[in-house]
Amino acid sequence: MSRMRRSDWLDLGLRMLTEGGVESLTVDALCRMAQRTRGSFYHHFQDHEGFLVALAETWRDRQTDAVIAEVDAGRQGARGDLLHRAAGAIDHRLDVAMRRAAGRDAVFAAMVAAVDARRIGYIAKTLQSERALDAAEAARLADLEYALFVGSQVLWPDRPPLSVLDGAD
Amino acid sequence: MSRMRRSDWLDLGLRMLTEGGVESLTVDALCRMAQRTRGSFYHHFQDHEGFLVALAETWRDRQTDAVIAEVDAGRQGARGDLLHRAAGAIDHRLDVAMRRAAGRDAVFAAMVAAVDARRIGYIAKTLQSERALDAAEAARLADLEYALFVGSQVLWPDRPPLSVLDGAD
DNA sequence: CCAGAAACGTACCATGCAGTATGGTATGAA
DNA sequence: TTCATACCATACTGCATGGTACGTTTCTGG
Repeated sequence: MSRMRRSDWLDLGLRMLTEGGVESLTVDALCRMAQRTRGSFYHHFQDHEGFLVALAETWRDRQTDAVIAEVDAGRQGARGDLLHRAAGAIDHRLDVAMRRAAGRDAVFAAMVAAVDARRIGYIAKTLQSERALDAAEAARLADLEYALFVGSQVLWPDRPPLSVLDGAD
Repeated sequence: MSRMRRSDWLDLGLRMLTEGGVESLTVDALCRMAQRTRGSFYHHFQDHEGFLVALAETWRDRQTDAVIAEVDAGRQGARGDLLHRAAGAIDHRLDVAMRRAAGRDAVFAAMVAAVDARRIGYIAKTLQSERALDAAEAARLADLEYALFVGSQVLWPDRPPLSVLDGAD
């Protein structure tokens, strides 16, 4: 790579996070992988924590906000299927790595909590609008479905997650 | 505490693991909490890794082996309920912390994988024997139930885990 | 009471980490 | 071409951590 930009560092960070966990994201290791030195890293990010924050935001943008925007763009009535398909296309290993990082860093914890709330809320909203469910039922079913999703990610990150909503079940 | 024994160090370790995660288990921090010095720690454990291994074994003994033994001691036909009750009595925060540690250390990863397999296998066996299910159906349902259990632990460690088996659902 | 073992304290070392200071090089706009 | 800016290299500092060596205290059985 000729010259690194901020986004290049973040792409690299997400890849390394997925494979080696948050503790593999040392400045040294990142620089080794990028074939750059510390001067470059600290040019793009104020400090190590700032890098992690940017990483968490990138994750939220790609694996939650973008997914929801995409499903919302689909036509009414098909969003349940769309959401199911989109959820299967998520990088589960990255989700799991972020969740693990949340146990270590308060910034990550806040981000994961926000993402979980957003996802559960969106599932509930979709259920309520596409099936004949009141808010409380939709919320309960969304909790169930999302807990199953998270458990599947953690236990079998390489398989499509289990579901209680899908017709196949 | 007058004098520390190996088991005292392990109890302390599990408590600290639950609250602060595996990265809080530095030798220094452990000694600070125990109000002992490094000489004591290294008297009881060969090295830091050895301590972690012993910790993982203790976790397996208490939160899996003991539970299964207890349920097995119950009378046939009531084991489904017993298991459900026992699963609710588990320390979920500790489970989550162990699972998080698994992403960092190969020894923990192997232990968690073994525990997951053991638990799922036992759930499946119980389902097969207490309900009219063939092996494949029991296995599928056990996967579903355990994924839901794990997801609930991760998302809401302070609440009783969700279940698709319980009558209340 | 005494010897040996178990438990513990103290002082050290090596390593890996985040972070900084400072100077150098490439790139694009005027 | 020139100059400001973005990008990058090198060489350091300070700190936390795991680990070791060796001596000291406390407990326990004979």
